[in-house]
Amino acid sequence: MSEKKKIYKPSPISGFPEWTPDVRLVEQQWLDHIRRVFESYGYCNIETPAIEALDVIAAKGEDVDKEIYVLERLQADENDKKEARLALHFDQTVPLARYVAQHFNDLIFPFKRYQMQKVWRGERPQAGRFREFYQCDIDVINVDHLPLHFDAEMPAIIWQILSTLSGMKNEKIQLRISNRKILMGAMQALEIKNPVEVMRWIDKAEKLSEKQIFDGLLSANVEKNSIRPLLTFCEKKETGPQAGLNIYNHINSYSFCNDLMREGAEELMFVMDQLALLPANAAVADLSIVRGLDYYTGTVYETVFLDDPSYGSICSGGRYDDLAGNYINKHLPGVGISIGFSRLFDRIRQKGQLPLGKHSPADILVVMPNEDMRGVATETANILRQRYNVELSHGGKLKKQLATAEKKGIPYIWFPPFEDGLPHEVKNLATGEQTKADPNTWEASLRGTS
RNA sequence: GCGACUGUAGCUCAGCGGUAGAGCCCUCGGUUGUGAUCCGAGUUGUCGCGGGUUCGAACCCCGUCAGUCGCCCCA
Repeated sequence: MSEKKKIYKPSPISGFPEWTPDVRLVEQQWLDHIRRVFESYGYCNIETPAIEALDVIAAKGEDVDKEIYVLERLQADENDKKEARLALHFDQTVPLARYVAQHFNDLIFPFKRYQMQKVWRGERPQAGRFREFYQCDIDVINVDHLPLHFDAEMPAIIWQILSTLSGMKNEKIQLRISNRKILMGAMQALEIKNPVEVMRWIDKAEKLSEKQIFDGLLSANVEKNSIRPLLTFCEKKETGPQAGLNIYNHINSYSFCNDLMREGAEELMFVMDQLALLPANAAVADLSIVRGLDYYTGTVYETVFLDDPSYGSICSGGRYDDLAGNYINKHLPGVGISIGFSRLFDRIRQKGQLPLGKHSPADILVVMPNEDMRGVATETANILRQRYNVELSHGGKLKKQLATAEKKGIPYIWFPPFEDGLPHEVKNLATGEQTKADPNTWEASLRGTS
């Protein structure tokens, strides 16, 4: 009877973030905000299962294999071996490809969809790097041909979201844009035979010293005479209203400029021209942007905090020529971008910039002086609930009830009449002001509190 | 998967060989129907886990697990 209970001390699992209610409240507001902007552009939502057949996920490439979580029952029986192996999805692009292939005949093209779900990656967690995190993806897929203006719509949507999220007001972010055709063309012109390895080094240009990059490219067997031209070529960055034309001219001025490079340059110019209305430095044409994943074939995007680019990209994506070629015999080009929601959110949280304070979605706490009044209080709460989020107090001393509202950040206390014939009263906790009010008609001045 | 560092109360940490501490948080109280301030009282720990050295270990040694930060890779 008095035997000591075994306690399993709770501890967080690294890389799997969870928040207290006040933080979660803001996280949900962020997700709602992103959803609203996506929908304001006419994109529809889909949700795919957390898992896919392992074969589907692993089709992406060897490099990601080691990060994939597979799913199995603790006690599998022999029949399980007949089932396909399952794995938690690693991103939302691969599930999208499968989804589009599977529902091809029921979708309306260009298919414009957004998707906000958790994804899982078996990485070593670090600041801004999780093993379970939200991604907010938005993509357009079309059959055979996808107009280029979608490549410009993606960063425009992203800019609108990032510049209006709560807590982001003082953050300087930058969308960096390039087009893979440019670098691919340049590597062709310079007769570089292992483009993937070379792109990796170019991608690291910001983190490493010039010498490190030089040596890296040398070890990647790039012709010594080609390294310097390649690096100076990639260093080019252009922002502002003339960015498109300037970057085009830069590329075109090179003696080794070929058709593929020119094609990429024209596309990049088009995208930059469409973004000319954004504030200075919001978007930059940056030839060092290549992205790690190998399925991108045209426009590529990356987004960083200008004061801390090494934190990593908080929003990346690009154009791919053929999304679902592995699953269906159709040519389906697409372009898409993904907000690394958790990385972005956690950064703002760590910097203490989230508008925290509320631990409850309630606008009003209806209190009661004693249990005899619970009936009246319940009735009052129900009336107010038609227009507000209302918590009915659990009772106890009035003093405690007020303190509860204070702690939970509920802005208003509602006092039902304590005796027949007396009026209702409502108290604004921030100002301390208490006034008579009618629950049917009272208007809260909630602006700015949520 | 590799390397460096760190594990003491819910949180931030002090203690570094001799009875386990502080601040914050939390709980209760400061009369009858009103929070934030103030005052008073109180609770909170296998000192990550296992072994070793020692009369004695939170402290020293070994191992292990977990976490943080770099690398790889990426949102």
